[in-house]
Amino acid sequence: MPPKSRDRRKGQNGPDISTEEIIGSIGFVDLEDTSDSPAGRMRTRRRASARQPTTRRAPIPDVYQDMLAEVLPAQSDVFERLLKRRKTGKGKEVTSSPAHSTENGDEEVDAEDEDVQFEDVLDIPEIKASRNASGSDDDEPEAKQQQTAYRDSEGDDDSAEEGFDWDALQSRSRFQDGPKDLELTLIKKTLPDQKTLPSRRKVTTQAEKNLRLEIHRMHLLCLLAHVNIRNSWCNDAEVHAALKPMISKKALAYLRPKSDLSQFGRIESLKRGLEQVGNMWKIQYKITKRGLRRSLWAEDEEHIQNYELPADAEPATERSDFRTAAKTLNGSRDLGIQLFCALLRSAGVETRLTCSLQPLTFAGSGPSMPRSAPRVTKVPSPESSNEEDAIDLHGSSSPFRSNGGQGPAVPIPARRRLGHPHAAAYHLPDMAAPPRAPPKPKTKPIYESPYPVYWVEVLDEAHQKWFPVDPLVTDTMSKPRAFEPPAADRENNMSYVVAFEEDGCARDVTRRYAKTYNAKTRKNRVESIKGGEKWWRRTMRAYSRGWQSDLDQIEDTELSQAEAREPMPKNVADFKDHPYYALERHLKRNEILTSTREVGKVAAGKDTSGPPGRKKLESIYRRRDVKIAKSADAWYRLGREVKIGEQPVKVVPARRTNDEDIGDDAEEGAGTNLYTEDQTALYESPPIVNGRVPKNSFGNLDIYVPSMVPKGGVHIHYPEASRAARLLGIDYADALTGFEFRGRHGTAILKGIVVATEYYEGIEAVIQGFRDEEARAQEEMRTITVLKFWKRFLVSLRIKERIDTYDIEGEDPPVGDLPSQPHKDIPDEEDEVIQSDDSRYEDDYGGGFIPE
DNA sequence: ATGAAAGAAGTTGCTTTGTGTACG
DNA sequence: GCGTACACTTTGCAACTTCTTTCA
Repeated sequence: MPPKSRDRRKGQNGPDISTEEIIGSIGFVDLEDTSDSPAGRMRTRRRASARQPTTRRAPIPDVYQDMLAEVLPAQSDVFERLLKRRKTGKGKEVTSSPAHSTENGDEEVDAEDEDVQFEDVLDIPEIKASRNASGSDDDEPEAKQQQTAYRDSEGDDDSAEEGFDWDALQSRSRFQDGPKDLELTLIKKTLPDQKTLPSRRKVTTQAEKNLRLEIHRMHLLCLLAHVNIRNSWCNDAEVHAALKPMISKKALAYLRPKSDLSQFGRIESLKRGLEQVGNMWKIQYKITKRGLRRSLWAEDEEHIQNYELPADAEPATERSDFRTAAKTLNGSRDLGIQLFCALLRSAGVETRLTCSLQPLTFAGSGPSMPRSAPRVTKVPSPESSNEEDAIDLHGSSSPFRSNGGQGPAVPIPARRRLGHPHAAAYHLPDMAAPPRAPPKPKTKPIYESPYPVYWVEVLDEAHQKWFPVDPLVTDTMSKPRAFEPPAADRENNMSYVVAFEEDGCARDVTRRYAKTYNAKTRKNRVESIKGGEKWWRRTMRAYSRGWQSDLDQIEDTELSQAEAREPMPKNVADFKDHPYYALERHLKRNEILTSTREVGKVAAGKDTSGPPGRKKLESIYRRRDVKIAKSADAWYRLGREVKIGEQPVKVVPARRTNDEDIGDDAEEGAGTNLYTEDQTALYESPPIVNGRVPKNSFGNLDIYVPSMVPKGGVHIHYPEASRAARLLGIDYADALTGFEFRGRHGTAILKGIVVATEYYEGIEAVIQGFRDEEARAQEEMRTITVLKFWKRFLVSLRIKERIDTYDIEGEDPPVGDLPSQPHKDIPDEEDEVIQSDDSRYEDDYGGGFIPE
């Protein structure tokens, strides 16, 4: 297993530092320069880079030199590139010498003295530590482990003192449970640098990606179940009874337009009714709690360990709470919409509870929760935050205090730059905040996204269409475009919008609301992953009504049209993985355009040839014209053969298979020819004639796919088949089904044999014979084993019997406490005693039953 | 503010038919 | 000397992806 990037430092330190290289370097430094002074280290490093060029050329001056040389390039390399990267860092000039920076690495932490330049170097022990802790070096070569061990004994202490690295601490805390006593001190110091920290490149391993995908799916299922439950509550009779009286008679009349009205009249009436009810609801319902919001990944353990729901989060409710809320009319805006849905349903309006699910993303990119700040003060106690005495969100200690209260339309919490409002549950140490006027009670601006998570869809029966209604957040009706938050909204992200109908059926209506479904939204959905479409279809099937109603069909058409109306992306990036469009620049090595008919142009970058400032235009093609091309060899491995006379559709530079000499390579020049599937036909291997199986030069037969079995032949998969064929003297070929790549070489995987069809039964019979024989042998073995046990048992009984007859002075001889004959019921303890020493009676023919 | 380009670093995929030694 | 079992082998390159920085 190659060293996993998880444990490497990333981003700012960028260069390709393998742990072994680093540890090796340090090991070397320590070995040679025992003074261990920073200056000494530097000298060593310079020497290292100076020597670097010679390392490759010198054949073998002596072994030791060679070993050194191997270590040194990496070291100098690390250092050189480090400096290069640093230069581009945020305002941190590389001014001080490395030697200087190591000097101030001691326990006294001073933010001013902190030399970021050396962060990476100082990270080194951390890398090692985390690797050790995570056990990822299990399969490291021994030499490397030795170096690690050396480092452990020599330099761990001073490495800890060498400097302080927030990142390193993070990684340490993640991977090992060692002491973290320095953390609190450090955090204070590094707080001003918080902004630079999240920019560190984070890398997810494949396993982590898979895990994220799994969690994404699981989260989706949970959210669907959640909405499903809420939707069923919206049908609650008790809730209906509580809410229905709130609708005025007039509004009720509007909501139920008479069927003799014109199509237009009916929809107008419905809308007017909704408007009235919506206005009423807006006034009556109080938003006192926080609703659902976008889920973000926690970057560090701290978050998970210290996580607490914000004080104003809506507690998990039950149906009884829902009924109560229908009377008290306050709670989160989500609950408000759910009750609004119930209200409309109570009035007989066909209403869907619609939710924009906010699952954890599976994509590697995207915002995540910020690193947690230390918790110094306690969060406001929950009892202070009941509905009447709502938490003080304006107080100086409030995490929700906005920038002086005069921020933009969207109030940004003061600590916004520190990240997600989840972090708002954590209180920064109060850094000499000026005393403020006593907080005004009863004002509770909960910062939430200006876009809703829940809204309703109402059926326009006249047009057989669903339209969105949201009285609480956007205060809109029939404006589907008003619901999608911008990509920068950390609180709300639209990726799946699901609408639940009264009967519990749900439909995915994302395309009605997402403006760039294909270009952007889809990339956040499970459908963009292989097999994801099927998964989502299956998931939603659980909420389908089993058949397509007319209304469903109309809606499907509408959604497809909405998707089709989606304009072409305006930027190059959105064309990547677009389901309908493709750019030539994004074609993979083995992809080709079967038609060069362009469907548009996109401006991309500058046109260097034309006048300055003009954009270059790039052709857009249809995705369906993009085909996969493969080499003749690759097709052969799929059981296909390039048809005679076909010309390659593309030629790609050939890969160098092994270290051929350069000259040979240069004259070669030619690339690999690629063909599309249309240019190939099913491969037919030479038929079997007179029982003779054709073989390749290795004496076997390629059976990558079943269709490659030659005519007149059969592939027998049993592993004993070749032995059977040999026994029968039948001509056969081992079936090569693939390769296994272990180590340097691929090893052929042979599975079964290919023989002429007429021998199939014969081979089967012989194999059956083998199996019978095998079974018989096993049975015999078993019999022998059992008899052995019997023998041992009987011998033991005899011994016991004899011992029991011994007269012991002062004791009455035991009378008749032993069966004189072996008994069928074997006492357990006897058995144990005997088995405790297997070999003792092995060759004792003292009596009993001896097999054969 | 946004997106393109460039560059860097990390990941993925292709590779495609063993070898040496001990022991019976 | 031969056959068999078993331990050891655990690439390296290029394409591709992702992220950062810079610039317009």
